[in-house]
Amino acid sequence: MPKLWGMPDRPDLAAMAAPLTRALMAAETPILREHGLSMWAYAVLLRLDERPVRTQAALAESIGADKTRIISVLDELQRRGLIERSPDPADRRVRLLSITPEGRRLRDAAQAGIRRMEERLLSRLPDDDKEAFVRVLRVLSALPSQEFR
Amino acid sequence: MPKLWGMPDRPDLAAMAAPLTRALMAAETPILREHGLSMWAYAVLLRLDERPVRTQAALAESIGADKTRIISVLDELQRRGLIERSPDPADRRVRLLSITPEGRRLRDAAQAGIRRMEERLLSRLPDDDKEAFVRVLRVLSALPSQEFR
DNA sequence: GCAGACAATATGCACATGCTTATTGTCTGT
DNA sequence: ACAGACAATAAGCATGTGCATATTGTCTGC
Repeated sequence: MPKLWGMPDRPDLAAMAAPLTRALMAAETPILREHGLSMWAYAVLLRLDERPVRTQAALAESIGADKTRIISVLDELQRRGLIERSPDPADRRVRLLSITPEGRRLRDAAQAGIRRMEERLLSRLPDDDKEAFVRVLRVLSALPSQEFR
Repeated sequence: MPKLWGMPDRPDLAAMAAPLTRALMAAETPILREHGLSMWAYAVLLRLDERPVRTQAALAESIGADKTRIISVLDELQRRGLIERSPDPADRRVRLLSITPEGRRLRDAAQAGIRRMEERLLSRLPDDDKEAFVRVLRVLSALPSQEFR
């Protein structure tokens, strides 16, 4: 009696998404290393490239990092002139965070390398599937976690 | 000069896949806990449900686990009668691993709960997108990691 | 029969992560 | 001016993971 009684014939989503994520991150890591970036540092540059952020806690939150552990990443990025971290004149407790032109250049270079890898990967798919996949991935990855229940 | 020069207008795949994976695993965890299963224990049951496995190292490998750390998971599953671990009569170094009927029942119950959560999630998508997404996810997650370069 | 290979197991190190607590400087409401 | 809140920072703890090593029992080729 092989699974005729309602078991959907596919692996669990997490059982597929997890190895894919692992493989993607493993493929990104060496590309980022060529640019001297850790995964977290890259995540920070990506986030700041969208728009400046007003507090480090907000930045950490928005990239899913720990606000205490991200400090050394910011120290390093600032030291290399890739981000700016200036005290808010209106509230000297908070640090205004923004990417520098140099940081933007590095981010672009790293992302271009990653895109080449990704497009090579996606090129094996039919165009329709590729587009649907990216579209759905965008939607699902942006859902707040309360929606997963 | 805002990104008119070829930068694809979407987040990196890993930047979408990682939060999705996290959210899916976070949603699975409480469901598995109701059945007294850890993520690794569930992965073992899933894998053994396909077909028996001849060595523990092969099992660990095939679910992406560490062969030394999986031992206690197998101990526990065996203790609960969910898997069988018998010495291979032909080579007493190796343990033949298989799921028991009891293990299959538990696996089915857990997976049914997970499927309900997943279908609730996917039900917000157009049918075409949903199918394409699952199809692509299957293909990409099954690719050997050498293909990611 | 013995050396070398191999499976399962135990153990330890290094490292990253999530979480908590404490300190310091700064702001805000009263 | 002062108490309480808050941001950044440092430091600690428990956990989990990848990686390496060592031991024991067993097999295989010579």
